[in-house]
Amino acid sequence: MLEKLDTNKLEEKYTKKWDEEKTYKFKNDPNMKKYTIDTPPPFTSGELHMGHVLSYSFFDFAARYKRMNGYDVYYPQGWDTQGFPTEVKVEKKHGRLPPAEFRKKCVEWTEEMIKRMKSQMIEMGFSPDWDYEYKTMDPEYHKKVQLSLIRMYKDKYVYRAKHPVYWCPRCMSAIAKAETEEIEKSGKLNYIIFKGPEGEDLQIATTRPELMHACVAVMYHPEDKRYTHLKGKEITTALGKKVKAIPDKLVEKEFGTGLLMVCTFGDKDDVLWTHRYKLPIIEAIDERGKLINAGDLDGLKAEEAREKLIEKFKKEGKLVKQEDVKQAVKVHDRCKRPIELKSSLQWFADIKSHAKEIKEWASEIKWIPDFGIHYMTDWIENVDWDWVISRHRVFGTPLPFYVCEKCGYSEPAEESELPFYPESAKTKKCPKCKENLIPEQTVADCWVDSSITPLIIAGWPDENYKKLYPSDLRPQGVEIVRTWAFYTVYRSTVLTGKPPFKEILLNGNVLAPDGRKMSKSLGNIISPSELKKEYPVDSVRQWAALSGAMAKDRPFSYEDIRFSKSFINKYWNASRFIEKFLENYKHSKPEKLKLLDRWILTKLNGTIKSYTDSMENYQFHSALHKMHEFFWHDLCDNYLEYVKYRVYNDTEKQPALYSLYEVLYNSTKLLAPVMVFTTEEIYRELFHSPESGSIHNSRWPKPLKITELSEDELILMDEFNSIVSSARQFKASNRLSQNSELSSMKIYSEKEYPDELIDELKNILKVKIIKIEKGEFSVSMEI
RNA sequence: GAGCCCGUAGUCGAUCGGUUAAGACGCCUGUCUUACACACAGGAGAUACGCGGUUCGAUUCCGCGCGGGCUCACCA
Repeated sequence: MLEKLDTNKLEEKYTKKWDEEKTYKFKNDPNMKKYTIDTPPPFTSGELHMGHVLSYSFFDFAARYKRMNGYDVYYPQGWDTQGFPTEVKVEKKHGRLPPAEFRKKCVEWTEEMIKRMKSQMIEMGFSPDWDYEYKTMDPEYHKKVQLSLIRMYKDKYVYRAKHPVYWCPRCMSAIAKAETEEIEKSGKLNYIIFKGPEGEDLQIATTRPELMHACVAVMYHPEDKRYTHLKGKEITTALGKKVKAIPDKLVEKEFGTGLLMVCTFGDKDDVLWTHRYKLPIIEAIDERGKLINAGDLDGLKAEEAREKLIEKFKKEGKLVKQEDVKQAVKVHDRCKRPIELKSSLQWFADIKSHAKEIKEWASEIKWIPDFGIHYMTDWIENVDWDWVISRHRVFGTPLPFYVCEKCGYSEPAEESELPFYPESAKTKKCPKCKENLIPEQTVADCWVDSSITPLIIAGWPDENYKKLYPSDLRPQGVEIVRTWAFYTVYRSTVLTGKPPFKEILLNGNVLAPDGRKMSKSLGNIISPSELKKEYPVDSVRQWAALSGAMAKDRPFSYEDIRFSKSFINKYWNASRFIEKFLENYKHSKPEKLKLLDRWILTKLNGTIKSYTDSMENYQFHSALHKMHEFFWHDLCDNYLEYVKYRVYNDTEKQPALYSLYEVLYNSTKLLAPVMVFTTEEIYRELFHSPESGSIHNSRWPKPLKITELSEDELILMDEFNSIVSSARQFKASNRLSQNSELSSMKIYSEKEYPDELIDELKNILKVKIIKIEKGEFSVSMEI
């Protein structure tokens, strides 16, 4: 017997049971068709947020749906563990430690975070097979990442070179373009006097005067009449240095004075011009962001130097004016500090010369929604440089190479040396200059780790990996298309010759209810654990399904989650009601179904069809909508009321019970992927048979083999329903209870009413006499 | 500046050319009618951002404008 609904109890009970019964086990059965999900390994922050819940719910729905459709679902869960934020946390707690010890502390800390997140995932009813859990910090994982890099090195995808890179002075590491963010900052545009060839004043405009010591040219637009006479002439900077004036179309005439200074590493254009015009390279800033080659300004931070210099120019009368400007400053996405461009010896992965192929590989994948691919192609088209894969950090996968510091020679570690750790690496001689080779000290960008997840989960490099590769589904957030999706498509295809997944499902961010980003500073964060205190997990999961707008940010909606909770209640109570009558019921198809029975079963069939269709296309939102409509309104508001007189009074009870059974049984199954706990309880309590086990391993419903209502009959039923509605309305407006009797009813209709339906109306509405006449549809009645 | 999404009742959102434009939340009026008051029965509330065009017919397709969002590039 179903008891009063206690969702907490159900959640506890079944979480345990599913674990014991290994309900979500990947069978690895060669005879079964496979469905592989390349799940996102979350960064191990220790806290599951609403974005996780949304995204993870989506593929949990898919996994459960596929399982019920007879697939052997391979749904592993991994953890993206290494990286800067962990180092910061551990450093805060333990201070600076020698690398090996520090790494150990990072691992300990991460294990703790994983424990927390894992239990939150289990609470949410997610159904991975935990036997296939992976962590990017495991030596086994390191080994595979390193192997992938060695292979890419041998195939000339990975190389070491000196090249300008984005550099974070705070983190003292190179970072990739994808890790940069822009924030708007207000700054000053300074107009400073340089001297022309005749000693005349020339004003340049700059926001970064502190880089002037590295000024190597002055630029203007080739059609700017004010300056064309300067072509090739020597200009003297405010610091007294002589540089050439060069025209270039990239210069904006309208900005500032139309004249600017080039400082090698000021910004991307500076780097471009330096290369284009083969200008001398002057390092202006060191890895800590402090000035070098700047005489008495050496060692100062950029901001300090800027102030000093402006002061100096003011005194000398070389500062004409300062204008307030809004500028976009590139910052490191993890630490939010402004970044610099720096020429540096780093490891790169060649993406620039493969942009076209990567685009083709991406187009072989089905993007859901289809416009999602734009995020990727737009990004590829704007790639300027190759991907910097080396990071000057500790908690990461060591790059498996040896380098000669003297001549620049490099070679990969042997495959037998893997996993490779620099502190335990071999001693080797440089074959070129006989110096000692030193093991590479940098680690890989975290995206190097995570960009081979489809290979890792499939068991690569073991040849058997082909059985599980490519993955069927890659679910992920739209904000990491340019990183995770991009790098995965690139690396995995390079390594295997095949794009890494067949379909990619994109989800957006969860915003605060007010439409703004959730953030600590705004205090508008909604956490899953808080939500869970007030709402059943099944309603949180329904919220996720209802937020289904793919690849779009959506505010969190309390309305949706409250509605979901009400629906669970409705579903539960309807089940209890039906259970009462099924007590001594033997399930078998009656010879004759009544019209109303066929009506609800026809509706059921329609729901099964459209629900299945929506699930096939990951349209959880519309699937659930149709279900709500059917279950709440067709079933509860109408059909249940229609059959009450039959089940209470034992008149033509069997067909009604048969219909109720089928409707509830099949609805329960349809709802199972989303409402995992409540459906399990109802399934086991009402429909369980020993061999069937969990609903989550039961078969997905198919439309029943019944004589469905014809189009005409369905239209007739619509009219029937509106007659009922009129009667209810009539009773309500006459302050009568709904089960009060009516003496007579007159219906005008263009349709033929079978006697059966007239009798139904009499019984359902308690009307003594009903008259039907031909005419435009209308209903009238008397008390 | 470029590309992409989008603009439907107070709010959120269906309707992928065709009768009176779903549904939810909120609001109003009744009802504790033996599953459910987290409910039921009803009600009010939308000239579908604007203007053109295609069409027998447009909320739905196209163009322009206005207004939002996202991504990228943003200028020293």
